[in-house]
Amino acid sequence: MSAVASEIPKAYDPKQVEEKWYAEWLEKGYFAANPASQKPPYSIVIPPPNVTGVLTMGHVLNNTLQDILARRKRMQGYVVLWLPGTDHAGIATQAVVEKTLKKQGAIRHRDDLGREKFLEKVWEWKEKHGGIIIQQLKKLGCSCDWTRERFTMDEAYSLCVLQVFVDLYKKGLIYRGKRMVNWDPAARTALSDEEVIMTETQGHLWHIKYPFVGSEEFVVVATTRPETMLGDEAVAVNPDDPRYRQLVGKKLLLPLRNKEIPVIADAAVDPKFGTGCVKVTPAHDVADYEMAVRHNLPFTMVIGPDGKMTEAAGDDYDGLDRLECREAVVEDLKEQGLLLKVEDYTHNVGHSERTHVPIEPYLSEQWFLKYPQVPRSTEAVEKGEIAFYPERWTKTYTHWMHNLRDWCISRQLWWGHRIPVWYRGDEVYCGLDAPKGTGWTQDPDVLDTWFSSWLWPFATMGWPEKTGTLKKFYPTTDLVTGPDIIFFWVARMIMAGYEYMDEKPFSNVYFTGIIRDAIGRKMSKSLGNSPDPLDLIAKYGADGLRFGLMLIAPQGQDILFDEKRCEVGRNFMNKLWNAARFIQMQRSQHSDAQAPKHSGAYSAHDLKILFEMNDAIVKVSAALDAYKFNEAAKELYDFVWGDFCDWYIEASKVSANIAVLDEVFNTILRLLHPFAPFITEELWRDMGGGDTIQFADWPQPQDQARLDQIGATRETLRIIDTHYQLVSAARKLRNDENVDPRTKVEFVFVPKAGFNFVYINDVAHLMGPCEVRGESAYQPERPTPSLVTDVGTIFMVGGVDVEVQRQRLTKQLADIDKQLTATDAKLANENFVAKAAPIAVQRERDKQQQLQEQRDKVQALLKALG
RNA sequence: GGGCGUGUAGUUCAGUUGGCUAGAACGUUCGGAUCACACCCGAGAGGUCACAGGUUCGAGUCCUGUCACGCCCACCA
Repeated sequence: MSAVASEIPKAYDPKQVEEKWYAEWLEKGYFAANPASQKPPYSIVIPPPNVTGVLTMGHVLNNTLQDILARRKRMQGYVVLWLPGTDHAGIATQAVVEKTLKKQGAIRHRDDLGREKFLEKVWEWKEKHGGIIIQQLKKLGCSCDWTRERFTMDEAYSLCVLQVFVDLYKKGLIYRGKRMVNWDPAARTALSDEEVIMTETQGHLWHIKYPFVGSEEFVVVATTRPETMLGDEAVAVNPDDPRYRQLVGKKLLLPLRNKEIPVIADAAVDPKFGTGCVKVTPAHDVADYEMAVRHNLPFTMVIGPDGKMTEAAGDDYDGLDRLECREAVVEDLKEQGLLLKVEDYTHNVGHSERTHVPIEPYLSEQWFLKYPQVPRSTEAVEKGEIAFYPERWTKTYTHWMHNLRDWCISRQLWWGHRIPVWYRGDEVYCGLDAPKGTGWTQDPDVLDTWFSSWLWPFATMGWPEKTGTLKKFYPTTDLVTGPDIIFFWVARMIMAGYEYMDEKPFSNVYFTGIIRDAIGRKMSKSLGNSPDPLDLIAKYGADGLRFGLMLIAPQGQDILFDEKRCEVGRNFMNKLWNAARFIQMQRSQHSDAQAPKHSGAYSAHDLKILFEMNDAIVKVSAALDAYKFNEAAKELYDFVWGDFCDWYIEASKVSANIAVLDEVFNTILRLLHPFAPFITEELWRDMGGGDTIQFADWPQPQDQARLDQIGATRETLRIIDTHYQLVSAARKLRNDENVDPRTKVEFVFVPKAGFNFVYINDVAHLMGPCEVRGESAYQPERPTPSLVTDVGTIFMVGGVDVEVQRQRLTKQLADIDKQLTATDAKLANENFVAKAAPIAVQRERDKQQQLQEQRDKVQALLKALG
């Protein structure tokens, strides 16, 4: 072993290089984007992870994609801004801190501390534990401009949020109103429609008797929520329902409450469902609420904001949890003989996205936003001014945009941007600062977290000043995010962008797939099926993890993740590492190597690899331009492992062309750098690439003149490929005949007419220890192991196992016959010959001829076996 | 109820405007410590392209229908 090779470890060890290079990149400020740069801008804003978050596989996917885009653009000569940051995540963060404090025994409920003290604790927690994910992103190699890290509750950012609120209020788009909202009784706050997840739930349909006042008669109502009957104010029937029409206006005695309620007629009732009679609970059901408004019914609130029954539910039920109350009500109805039947019933129940408890429709005073810029935002995507990848998500987007409902933006939380509105008696003031004078109290609510994140693309860049960063980098170029937040975030950013920048926030949106486990389940903490990416980085290296993931990340398809994928990535990095070791060894043996200048100086292998390299550059570039990351990764993998290592390096072992090895390897490093930043940086420096690889030029396809000059024409390559075919055939013969790999054998090639194995000596050593010669007129004296290929026949002279030979040839004959039958049939079909494209017909004819020739040869060999 | 997506080797996936013997990786079988790499090298086996029709000289690919799985949207109690 040479001196140089022994200095480089045999296996790639990511730990030795990752930390070192990341520290240097930061120190040199390579990721910092200079708005004064003359280079064209490329920008991307990170989807800000929750400040409480830790890195998940979803983040790894998402941020690797962004890093690939950013790093490639730097190499292509853009000034790149990848703007990072975190989101204050109202409900999630408040819940985490409250839980922590409870666990420490510090409090039983946040009320114990009060608003100010509690918020102090949240900030404390944020400073101490928040933003772990930022450190983790660095481990992954993300090239964010950390000097511009933002947080949605930064002072400047908060000011943007309030300014936008005040502005929309003044425009009349934000208003306050008492409405039915989605209430989360666990978090005790209102939610937007988007934060409610409909889940199929096994429930029951209870049929309950409602007797008429002073009569034995009764009607039957069916309900899925018997506990709400305590707040019933009517029973409704369809006005056209002949069964009940005459009952309208009569009085019923509400069971358990002994309260008189009327029978009303409303067209919203579907006579075909249940019994055709609907109990009306104005304060606890959206449809009932609307009916109550139409019929002027009172709103009796029997369930409180904590999900417990109120005094209005009656002494028997006051204070019970809504689900306990359901059981109690059912029990009591049964006792009184009012429960007629119970059916199993599957229906959709809304659950809180955060706390997972069933949502309670709840009547309360809330703030709403009428969305701005709706037509313009819809059109931008429909007309492709903002392009979605994959394109099909535009349908989802436009469907939502065409069915917008006002956004409930107030939350009954403490952690968040407090609504900038003050009250004094009947007076209402909205402004950035508290109004002058005494007696004003500020609205206690905060804003929905998304009401701050929808401003992310410009509020992070110094808005409202349209200078510097904002001027250079807005609108951003690409956005990479999950389709699960297309409404929450993407759509709203588009509207905010047009409203406040008069310009789209981004040009392209790439929607990633969702990472699932090996059997297709969504990864989640509770299932415990989500590997910790940091463990994976420790085991396989950041580059290995990134590359392994990229290989299996098809555009817009969910990804079934298996740790095995990381092995593939790690192995590939190791392969690359060892290719470098090989080149180093060669260099130490040929220190005076010069790049050949004339065509004659290039071997067949050189021409082949240069041609394939050109192909790889074209394909990788095209794939990345189309956001087809997995295609790019696959192309690189095949080129490096297959073309470069398996063939070119093997060929170089006999005669190495250092200049070509260097050229190809240098190109590989540059193509691979966006995917695997660490190892490529390490090898780039090792191999004498100079300063950091990050700003090295993205490889360009060779111009045709150069390829022609050195002789890398299609025809040359075809000839070289025939030689590679022969190598494979020779290897197969050795394998079939069980020849020991160290035993020297003799091969004779009999080329088909028109072929000439000019490079035979260049490929001989790839066939194992052997003597080779080409001989057109060769006739074996006795049965000799042989194989008929497209380009000629190959004989392995020496001992032979007649049976093995017979089996091989018989199988080959069967294969040929199968194809020949198909081809013959096609050509015998008059329609095919008459109607198919002439080139297709010609192809079949050529194939037929070739197969027939091969068949004759195989048959002759079989006959010779006797 | 409406919309979208997916069914190809044991597994995960490629498969361009219809046209060479439907490819790859992992796994598997056989052989191998050869001086870049055993995280490796060489050679093989393995497929009724979910199903049924249709268009076409020709369908994994286009059309219609069916089945299965997944996701999104929708206030029938």
